[in-house]
Amino acid sequence: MQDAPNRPYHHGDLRRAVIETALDMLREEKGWQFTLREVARRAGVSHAAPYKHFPDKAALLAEIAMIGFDRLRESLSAAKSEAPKTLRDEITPIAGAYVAFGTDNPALYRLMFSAEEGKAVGMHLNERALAVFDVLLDMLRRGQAAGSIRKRPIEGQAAAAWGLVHGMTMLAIDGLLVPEKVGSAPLDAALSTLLEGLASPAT
Amino acid sequence: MQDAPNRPYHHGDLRRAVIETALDMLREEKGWQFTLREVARRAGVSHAAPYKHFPDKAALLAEIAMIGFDRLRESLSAAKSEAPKTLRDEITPIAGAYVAFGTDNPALYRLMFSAEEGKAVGMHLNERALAVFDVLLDMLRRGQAAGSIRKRPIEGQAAAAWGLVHGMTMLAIDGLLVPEKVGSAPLDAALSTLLEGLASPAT
DNA sequence: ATACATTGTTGACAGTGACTACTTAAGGGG
DNA sequence: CCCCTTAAGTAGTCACTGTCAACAATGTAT
Repeated sequence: MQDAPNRPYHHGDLRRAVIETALDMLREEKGWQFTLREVARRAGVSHAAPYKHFPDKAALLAEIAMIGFDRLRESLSAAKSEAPKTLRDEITPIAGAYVAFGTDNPALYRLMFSAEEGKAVGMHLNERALAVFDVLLDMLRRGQAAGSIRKRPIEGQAAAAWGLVHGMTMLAIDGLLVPEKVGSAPLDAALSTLLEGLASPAT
Repeated sequence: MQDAPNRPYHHGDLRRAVIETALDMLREEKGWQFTLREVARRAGVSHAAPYKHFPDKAALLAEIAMIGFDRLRESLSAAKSEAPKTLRDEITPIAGAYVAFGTDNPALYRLMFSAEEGKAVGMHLNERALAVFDVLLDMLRRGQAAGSIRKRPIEGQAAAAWGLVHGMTMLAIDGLLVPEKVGSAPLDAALSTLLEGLASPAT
């Protein structure tokens, strides 16, 4: 991210550089106290330069959160297996990818779900979040079409799945899934329970 | 919370007053940007007075989070029905109380799960959180003893239940459970799925 | 009563987000 | 070639925050 030695007066692509720097910072510190001035400092520009590209701090955070949701969605899509034999084979990798994304990027994941939902920008953010939800929804819809999932309204079952992986991710980030309380592989165990709940009784 | 007109120099019970005021503020604003100075202001005391009772802001927040966990545990205990006929009758009110606590006190609930887990005080905090978990654990243990819950390691199933209600609570707080995406009663639907997963196959 | 410990107050400091006025670089038309 | 417009960055200000040190008021033990 360091520029050429004689950096021109105009950065050229400061907007992207600011976002990149912010993402780096999010990746490093898990506690994400994120000062706009330090972003500017690390990007090598003055503390007011980002204001030429973002109206305020919240706008930058919202942008980053959106990028986070996009990446999460990509992770999930990439984790889809092509020819799943069982429902478990289909769901496990996606759920694993979801939780892994959260535990690998704890500060980013926290940020994604801590933006104010009242603001207008929150609408766009929610769009991205619901796009992630759509991946789950599609998966379950296919499973239901194939007969491996209960014939119940799919939205409710998807909500259960999302709630479960979201909750497990948050608990993992907070270090609350301690083995002596919750078993050695809580995610696997929780997934087993979820799978039983989703699977159609005939199976 | 207003004192007698000629308030004495020494407040008398400032520690409790500060906590009470902070809880009030948490209840009001959902965005919880929580300034120590405003707590002092609203408690009618100078801006540095709280430092005689708390080493720093984080300590106050940790204390409040612990109180939050205690109250959550009490809510769950109070929601236990005495003679549940079915597993559903046992689980539904507790899960409902859990989510209701979160949506009724969004700022407090967020705070409870956003404390740094690395600190020493985090240990005590986790203790309280795991005490909440114990309520769920006990409930499922009773269900398993009665035969209505699958004979699987109980910790994993409790993790699933906790993850699910925690996740649903967070999503609800963030306004992500929009009806057109997720159905009209996502919690009920998710609980149904969870119940199928917990229930022993014989039933 | 006098010394001490506790509790609260005042004032200061560095750091922050937000904003404004100023300066510099780059490009285009005549 | 020069001037002018405009985007990009800079410096400096303002109100506010968390924290700390010095000081004042109160209660308590000797």
